[in-house]
Amino acid sequence: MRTFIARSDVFLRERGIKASFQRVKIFDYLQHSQEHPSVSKIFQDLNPHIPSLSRATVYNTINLFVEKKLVIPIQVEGPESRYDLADPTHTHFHCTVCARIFDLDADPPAAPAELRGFRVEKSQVIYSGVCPECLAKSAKA
Amino acid sequence: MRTFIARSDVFLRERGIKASFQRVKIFDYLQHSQEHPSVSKIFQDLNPHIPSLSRATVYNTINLFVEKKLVIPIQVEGPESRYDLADPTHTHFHCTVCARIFDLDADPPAAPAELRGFRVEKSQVIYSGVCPECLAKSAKA
DNA sequence: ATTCTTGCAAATCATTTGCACTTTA
DNA sequence: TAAAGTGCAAATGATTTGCAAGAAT
Repeated sequence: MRTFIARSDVFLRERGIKASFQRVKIFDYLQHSQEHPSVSKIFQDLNPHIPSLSRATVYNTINLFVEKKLVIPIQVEGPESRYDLADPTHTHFHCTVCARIFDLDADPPAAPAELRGFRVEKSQVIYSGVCPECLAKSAKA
Repeated sequence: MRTFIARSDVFLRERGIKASFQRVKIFDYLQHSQEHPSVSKIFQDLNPHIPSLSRATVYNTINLFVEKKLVIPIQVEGPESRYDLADPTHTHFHCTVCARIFDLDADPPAAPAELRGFRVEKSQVIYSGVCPECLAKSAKA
């Protein structure tokens, strides 16, 4: 369960990020999304509410959030990057049928002994396959 | 240590892949490369020896190899996909300074209990940070 | 001969950038 | 009001595609 941040504007300012209208909306969107959305998805969903919104702004904002470590890119197969609020305590499952990404509570693995001498900054674990719903659908067919 | 395949043409045919000159060269290149190369890198290195080679052929071939499960894409950050011969017994470390990808012997983690009900087809673990050589260089500076 | 592969060029798609305008602190 | 952010359109870069010519069985 994610801790919700009620005042995104304050949260952003505390991290040295100017809390523009667009940034707050994008941050709120990320907080409420279960989708681990791509930039296109974010744009598509917010554009109806913010008609002036530009794709470039979404890219700028996401890149800023990644740089400030509020957001992490999830490197799944497919043409677009997907994003999640930074939370190092979970790993992901990527359904290759419906393209959804699920959060798992499992802790990331400890760095193996072979990595002595390396500076390990982060780790990413992604399982992929087919989620239960897609399995059920394909069983019916 | 990877098991080398001396006769790539035979290996490919056994897997239902026509062993064209280009495909054999690309497969051999992957076998000898320690670089986990991108398509551009493969093209760049093979083009001097095969002047007629086309980028499209490299893309076609790599996509075919991925489809036939001879090769896996490694989802590291950055604009280009990187590739490795399929070998589920290792994980990777991505140096964010020199962009090299290192093979680790560590086994992939067992799927966590939360994934009961999912069909887990593969897992990918990528550590990232700075490799010892880049650390040494930055210490000097 | 038929089928598959190659290589070129054009097309597509994700992402970045330059710049005039607007907003935020 | 000064500094930073936005939005448009054009640019870039990776990847895919259509198609004519070439190679393999």
